Amino acid sequence: MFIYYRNMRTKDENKIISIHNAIFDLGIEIGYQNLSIAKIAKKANVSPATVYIYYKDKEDMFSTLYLKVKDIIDSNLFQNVNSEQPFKLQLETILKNHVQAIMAYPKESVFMKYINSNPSLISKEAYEEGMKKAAYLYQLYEEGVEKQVIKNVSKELIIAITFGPLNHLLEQHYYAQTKMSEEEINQTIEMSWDAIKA
Amino acid sequence: MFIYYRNMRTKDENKIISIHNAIFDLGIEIGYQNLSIAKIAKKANVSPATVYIYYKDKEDMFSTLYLKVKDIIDSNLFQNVNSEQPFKLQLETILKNHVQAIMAYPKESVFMKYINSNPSLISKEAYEEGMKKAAYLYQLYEEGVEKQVIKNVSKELIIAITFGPLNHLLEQHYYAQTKMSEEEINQTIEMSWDAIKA
Amino acid sequence: MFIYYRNMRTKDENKIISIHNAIFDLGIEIGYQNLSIAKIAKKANVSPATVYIYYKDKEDMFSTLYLKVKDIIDSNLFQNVNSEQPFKLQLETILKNHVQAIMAYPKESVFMKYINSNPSLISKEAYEEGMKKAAYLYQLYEEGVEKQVIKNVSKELIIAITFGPLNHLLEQHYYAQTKMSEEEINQTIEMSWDAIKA
Amino acid sequence: MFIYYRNMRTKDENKIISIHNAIFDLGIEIGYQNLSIAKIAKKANVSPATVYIYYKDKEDMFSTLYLKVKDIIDSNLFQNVNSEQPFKLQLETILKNHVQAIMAYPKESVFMKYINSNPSLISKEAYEEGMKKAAYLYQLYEEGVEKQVIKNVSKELIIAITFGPLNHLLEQHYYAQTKMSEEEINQTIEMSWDAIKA
DNA sequence: CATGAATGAGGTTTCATTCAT
DNA sequence: GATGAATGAAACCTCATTCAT
Repeated sequence: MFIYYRNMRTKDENKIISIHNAIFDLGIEIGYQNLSIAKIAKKANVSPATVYIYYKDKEDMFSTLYLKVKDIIDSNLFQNVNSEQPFKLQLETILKNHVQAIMAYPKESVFMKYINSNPSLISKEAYEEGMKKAAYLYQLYEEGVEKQVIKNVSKELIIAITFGPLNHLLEQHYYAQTKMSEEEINQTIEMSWDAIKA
Repeated sequence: MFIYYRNMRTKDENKIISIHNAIFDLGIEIGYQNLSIAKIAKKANVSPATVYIYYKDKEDMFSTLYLKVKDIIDSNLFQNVNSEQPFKLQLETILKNHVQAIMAYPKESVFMKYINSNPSLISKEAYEEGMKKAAYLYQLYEEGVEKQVIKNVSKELIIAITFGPLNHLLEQHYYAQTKMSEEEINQTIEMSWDAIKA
Repeated sequence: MFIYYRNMRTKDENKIISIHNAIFDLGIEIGYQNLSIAKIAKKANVSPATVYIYYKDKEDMFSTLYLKVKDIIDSNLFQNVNSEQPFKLQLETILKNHVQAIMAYPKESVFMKYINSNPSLISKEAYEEGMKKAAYLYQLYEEGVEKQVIKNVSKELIIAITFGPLNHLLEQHYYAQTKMSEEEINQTIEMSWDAIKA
Repeated sequence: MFIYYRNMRTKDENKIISIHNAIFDLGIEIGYQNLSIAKIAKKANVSPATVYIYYKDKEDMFSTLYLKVKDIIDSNLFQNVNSEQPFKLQLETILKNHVQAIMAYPKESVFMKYINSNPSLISKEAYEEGMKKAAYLYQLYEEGVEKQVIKNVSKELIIAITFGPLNHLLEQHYYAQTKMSEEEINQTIEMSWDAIKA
């Protein structure tokens, strides 16, 4: 009566994790366009109906997973970064943290990229929530502009030119099943820096 | 018997154009994820069966249209560019031609971008064929590297850092229904140049 | 080229009639609550998808069929009725025409009654359109009230007290598989008349 | 161990009442066609599984509730009625009691009417049990016929012509959220009486 | 007693594609 | 070439019910 031999939470988590992994793996195997609840459920060894216990619908499923993935990938984005450091060092650290995370969670990254390219698959709320993760980045860039360390251009442009090329290369390496070298990373970051520095 | 002396090709072309426009418009209206042959046919005022006269299947339809769009958008990419000009001028002209084309064919660009993000929607052959359009670019970059005008990094990286940020901004402007200013364009190109110049 | 050995219209009508009959028969066999598109299609020997060629959705299917049934059953409602006749004769004729129709189309009547009891199954428009069929009835009642031939009560009440009991009995006879006798009909009509006459 | 000394029956009753109210309210809110155990349970703040503690299945749930509702609504049907009174007075009192009950229990009445229109939702036994509530009515009508106070027609017809119009109007008033006036009630009863009196 | 989790079966609807004309 | 009709397969989702705790 007082002892739960198996507790319900555990069961939940297992099923949820199964579903998440099924999405990551199937998405890569057959293409995210071709995912369906039935296929995901089958891969996860649960009934399609079970999916609807955890998620209201497909959009909710993708939204929730998207935020979870963003959390994972962005969780260490600002590790070893503090506002006392010079701008360039901060940026470098952030970008390297990002590369680290993408390489540590390749499947999750592919999923994230797919959603980023097809944002209509998740709810507006989730999308906006996801944007918030980078709040400090915006602040950092603003300061950089103010202090005339970097060029006075829109934050979007700066993000595009700092994260864009790195992500592009990371993706290519993922599909080629090769590993991005330290040198390549440094080179790319250096280029981004050259692009934005005042 | 009723014989149409009017050129049959004409009729064909009209139907094809209807179908293409239906795809562009519907893709934007209801999202490319939600396109179906039936919806496209309805919007184009043709029968679903008619679509299969022109295309073997959905993949063939997207593939063909993708190549057509790439042709349109890339057709003037090298206008006013010749190999005698200094590298930077050539690059500038190419990027400006690109911006011009994207702004001249916004709907086509959205479609192209959607396919680029979801390449499994078209055939491998079509995808690779599409890549060839930029052959001269590769050559130009190689020369630039050789002559030590630009940094010695992979072509992919250079493409990512030159076209990437521009495309990103162009897309944002499209959805915001605003127009990218001459200044913004120049600024972005300048940044790309700063990034890659030796 | 000019001769259609089998024309499409025919095919259509056959399928539609199959579907309608499937609804009438299945509704009685397994209960209208338990109808599903799949079951209806199976009974009609068509694919579920075929149903959606003829009807937008389930509601549209029921709405269309409801109006068709109302048309059939009400088509002769005013046969042999003309405004010169005394009120009571007109009413009598109308009610007898109604009884005739219900007995001639028992399955259709059961369907109509089911929809009347569950109007949320059809569209508002169809429901209102169905109400119009009885327009002359309202006019007749109004005249009857004006000329003080019948009591000055609401039209709804008069309809309820004239058609209600007849319908009730007709239904009972249908389920008992008995036939309402001439005498019973006359008796019931006489009672309704006693109820409403001034 | 934790023993609840508080009467278990109490807890039960609360849950049952919650379930019943959930049915009444949801039936009106979303339509009785669209009720499901899950929705009812949610509205009642109980688990779907709990419903199956109290009822064998959905049919049993509806059957039980139907009989309960019939009990409530018919409980005072014969209040102030005794067999010594003249027939018309008895009938009048019964009908007024009925109107009273319907107006006092509008939600329950809607449920009852829904089941009456769709009797296949409850068990045969429950339906027949429900019919018995009006036993005295049958007896009264029989006596009325015998004593030649009312016309010699079937009991069903008499019930249809006495209760039918009243119920029809009561329903209309319920959906129009208006209140049936004393006068309207009397008028309607008078009409019924005119219909059946010998 | 009470429950949240779980599910097979089945609901409505749309899909890409083919058929018959 | 062109079409509306037709369909098996599959999409998303909900159902009534049972299981494990």
